[in-house]
Amino acid sequence: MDVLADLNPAQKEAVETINGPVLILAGPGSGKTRVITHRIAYLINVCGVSPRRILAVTFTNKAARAMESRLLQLAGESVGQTTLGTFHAICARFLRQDGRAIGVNPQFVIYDAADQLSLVKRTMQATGIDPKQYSPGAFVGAISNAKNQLLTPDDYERANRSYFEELVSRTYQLYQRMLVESDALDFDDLLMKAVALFRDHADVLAKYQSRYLYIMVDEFQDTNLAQYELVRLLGGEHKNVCVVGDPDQSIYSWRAADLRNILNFEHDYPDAKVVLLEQNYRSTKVILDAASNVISANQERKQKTLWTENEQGDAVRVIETYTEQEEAQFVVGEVERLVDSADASLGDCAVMYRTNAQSRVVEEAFIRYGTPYKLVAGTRFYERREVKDVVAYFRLIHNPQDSVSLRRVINVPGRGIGQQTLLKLAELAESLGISLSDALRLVAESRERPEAISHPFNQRTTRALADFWEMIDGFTTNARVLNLTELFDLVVEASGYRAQVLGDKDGEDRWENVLELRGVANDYQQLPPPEAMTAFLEKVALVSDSDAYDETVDRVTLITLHQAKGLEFPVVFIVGMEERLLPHVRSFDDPAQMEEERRLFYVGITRAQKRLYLVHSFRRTLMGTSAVNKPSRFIDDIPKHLVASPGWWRDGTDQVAEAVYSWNRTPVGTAADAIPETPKSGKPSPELRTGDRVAHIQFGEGIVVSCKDIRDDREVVVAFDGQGVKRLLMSFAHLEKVG
DNA sequence: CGAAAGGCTCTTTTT
DNA sequence: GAGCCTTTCG
Repeated sequence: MDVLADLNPAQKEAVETINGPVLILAGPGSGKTRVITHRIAYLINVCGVSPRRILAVTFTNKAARAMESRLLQLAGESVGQTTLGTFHAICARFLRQDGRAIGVNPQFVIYDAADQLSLVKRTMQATGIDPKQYSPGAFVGAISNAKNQLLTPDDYERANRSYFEELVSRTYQLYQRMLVESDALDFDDLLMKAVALFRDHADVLAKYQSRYLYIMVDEFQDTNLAQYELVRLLGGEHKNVCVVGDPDQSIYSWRAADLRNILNFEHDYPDAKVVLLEQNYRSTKVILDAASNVISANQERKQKTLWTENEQGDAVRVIETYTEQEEAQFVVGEVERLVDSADASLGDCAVMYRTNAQSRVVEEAFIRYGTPYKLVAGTRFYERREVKDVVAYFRLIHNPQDSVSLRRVINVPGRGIGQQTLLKLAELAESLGISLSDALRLVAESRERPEAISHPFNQRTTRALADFWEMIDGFTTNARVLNLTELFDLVVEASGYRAQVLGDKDGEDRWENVLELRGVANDYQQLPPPEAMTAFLEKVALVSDSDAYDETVDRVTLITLHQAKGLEFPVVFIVGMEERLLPHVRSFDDPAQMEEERRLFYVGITRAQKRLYLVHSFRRTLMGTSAVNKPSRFIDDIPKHLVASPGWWRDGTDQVAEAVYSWNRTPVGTAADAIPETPKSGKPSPELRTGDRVAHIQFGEGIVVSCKDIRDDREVVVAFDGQGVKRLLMSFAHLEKVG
């Protein structure tokens, strides 16, 4: 297979330049993935580089898998030896291999976001910081940021400049000590410790440097300092570092991604070859043009000019609905229409939104209409309570020092070990300078040899603690001889967890999830027990739900804008195109964050191949309260000639309703234009009360069901004769009182 | 100690 | 509207 065939000149150059640093700036749909895979295949097939000498880093596990399967076709079986994965997965591997050198126990467990939060909370309490006064989430964020900037607790302490940072600093110190005590690494530690390993141990670094002669990093715009440093260190000798990215698609600054990594690459690698991939093979001219106009409103960016030979295509459709339910209804209706007219298949369509919370309403509409869909990571599987509970048992068996897991399951199901007991146990551990599990073990042993330790527990509590400890101890013994599935069954049975779950009224569903987890464990049962356990726990920690996404199934995709990066669909609906949602409120006071919101929108637009719908709702319930939202300012960045004549949509009748949406509304920024100017009624509305009979231009006569004041308007619910119940706003609806 | 109920605060995005 | 935490009562 000729790996250079069918590549355009820029792509070819990117593939053929194998020595020295290369920066590939790849616009959306420019064949980036092709370039990366073909480059690796070129290294192997043409240059005769051994696949083991190649390190390829992707942003998600899914991207890694996709790359692997393409490589399999291009270069054959041998690519199995290439190191391919996310930064986190690769670092975990390095650390299990060589982490001992910096005091990392190779058996370490990986703490995910939830574990991290619970440990930070506990640490804050121990430090005397009121978690109600300071948000633990903010502390987690600050600590995580520090780690991604490679600041140790001591570094952070030296650098801190505010009272808040002082508090964080104290928390960070203790938090890190507790991680060490638990033989646990959090996500950020995986990166940070790997860097520390390479910095402090030249021999270890040299080993990896000489193994990996060619390094490739995808989505480079989303790397943080720790990741950047890792690449710099590994490629330090040969500088055969090829990074691929698009600054305009940088959407992870909140995860400490630093755009400077890509913007300054040429500065740090002065002889870097820069390749621009500007030809787009994905979208119509209209869509690409809309995208270009949107992104060029950003100030902080490297100019690049995208072009395409694709057809002009349909205009972008901007739709306003009345509520988020109607928004969802519109989307389902439109999907059905496209499918019926054979313009698209279900699998061609994707619905994208800013926040996961928005998915629920959309999902409900798809259920109601019986339209098949796939939801990418709603409530994440590995974050479900029952899954985390069972995983915690496994982590504890694997690593008894894991205090977060210990606390999680010590009283699940209930064993009479409540908060007081746990508190006393923690105090005991503290006073003896030992870990929680060691304290537990000593208490358990005191049943046999009371002289071994003095503790404050009565007989009943001692017994409960000892029973628990002995149970875990028994599991640990069994873990050496049973395969993973057998162990799984033993654990859920003997711990009483199965009985507890199934005893619950909604326990069936939760048990289903436990069984699904059993299925995951089952994948590893042919491995020898210790390895199976490690592999299983690693998978559970590092694999996210979007990795399970199956693109081959012919269903509509429901997905967040973030998760949509890297995907493409013939038909894209972006819903919730409103101020406060996209751009999200939290970015309002920060221009840099606002630009990131715009990039997020840009990512969404450029997923579309043929048709793009931008849908916004007049009213929307956010966080339990309904409010009127203005259409997103980003819509204004799309030139009018690219947009189909806009309209309202309502109630599945697919008719433009009574009010015509005004495209030429006044610029955003004033409160008054929350409501479009054009249809606002000049004359005062009639006073209406429940029970009044009213007439409406389109719906005919009906009876007022309820009235409610909203802002400076009045919302009226009317049951129209033979037309159903409609919710209308007085200032729009032109209702006449009759009779 | 535990179950149930009520009250509270928020939710952006993810390895 | 949901999850989390606290309170209350048995």
